[in-house]
Amino acid sequence: MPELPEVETIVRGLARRIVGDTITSVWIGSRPQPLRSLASEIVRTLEGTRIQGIRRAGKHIVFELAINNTAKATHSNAKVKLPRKRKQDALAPLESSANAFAHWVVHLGMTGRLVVCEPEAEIAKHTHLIATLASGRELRFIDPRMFGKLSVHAAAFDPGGVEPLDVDEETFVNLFHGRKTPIKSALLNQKLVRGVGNIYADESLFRAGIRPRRRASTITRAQLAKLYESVREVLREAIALGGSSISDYVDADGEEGFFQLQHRVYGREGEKCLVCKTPIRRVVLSGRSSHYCPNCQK
DNA sequence: ATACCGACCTGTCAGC
DNA sequence: TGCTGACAGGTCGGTA
Repeated sequence: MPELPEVETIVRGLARRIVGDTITSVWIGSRPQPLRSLASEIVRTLEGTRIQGIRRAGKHIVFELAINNTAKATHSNAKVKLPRKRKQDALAPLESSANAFAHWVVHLGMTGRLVVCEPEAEIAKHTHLIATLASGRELRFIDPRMFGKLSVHAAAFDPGGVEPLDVDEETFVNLFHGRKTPIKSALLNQKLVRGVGNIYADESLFRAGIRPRRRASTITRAQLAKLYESVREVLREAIALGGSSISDYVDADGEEGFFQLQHRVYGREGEKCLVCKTPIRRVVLSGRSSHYCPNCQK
């Protein structure tokens, strides 16, 4: 579901609402699919920490948690608990340092949502984690398809790839040098550029006038420079509009984004190109729908 | 290395 | 109304 602009919108919403709050207890559901760390480890890491910051790394949401001994919950309503001995052993290295931080990383997959709500709010189907906050509110992770991922890390989290909005043109252009893969596949490769997904790849390629199937190695430097600008322009515009809402995607405040109104090719198969009136074509490229104008894109 | 495919899951919607 | 199949914003692992 969410690509970079949606995740950025969600992160800003969350940061505004819960930075500075403390996680007092954590409940985790019985479905293990979204968990990339042990449930017990997630509970143990989150409980008692203060949310120092929330940032985005590609499509990942990273919670920076300050470990605060005095606020450590004396008990929790978590379903999963570790034996006392192991719990103490595992905590020792983190608590021994003066400024201990942990990182909670959330990837929303296709249908994941993070919502902040009052505890009496109805618990949605497919709720996999509930973090109770010292302010009295709850942070909940909901994900019907369970493609989302939750993990905790003691060290700084680095998903690889470059941030398209931070990288310079030279570095961006060089990422594609000599690659025979279709340019769209390269754009979707999170180890190269992080944060670009199916919608924004199609929209960026349209603005740059490049067909999704073009081999990256056959694209001129000038065209790649154009693509660099297109990717950044599309992402910035989408962030400014709060992301693309298709079906049920909403940000942390429950507000919809509006970038879907700006889509020029995505989801417009058969409709006229806004530039030249040629019908937009849809093809399947490595299993993903790809939309382009056969006249404007070469 | 790279490309293609199915798998992972549930929900929705169009068509019959 | 209800069934079936296609499709969905993301990744991962296997295979050729």
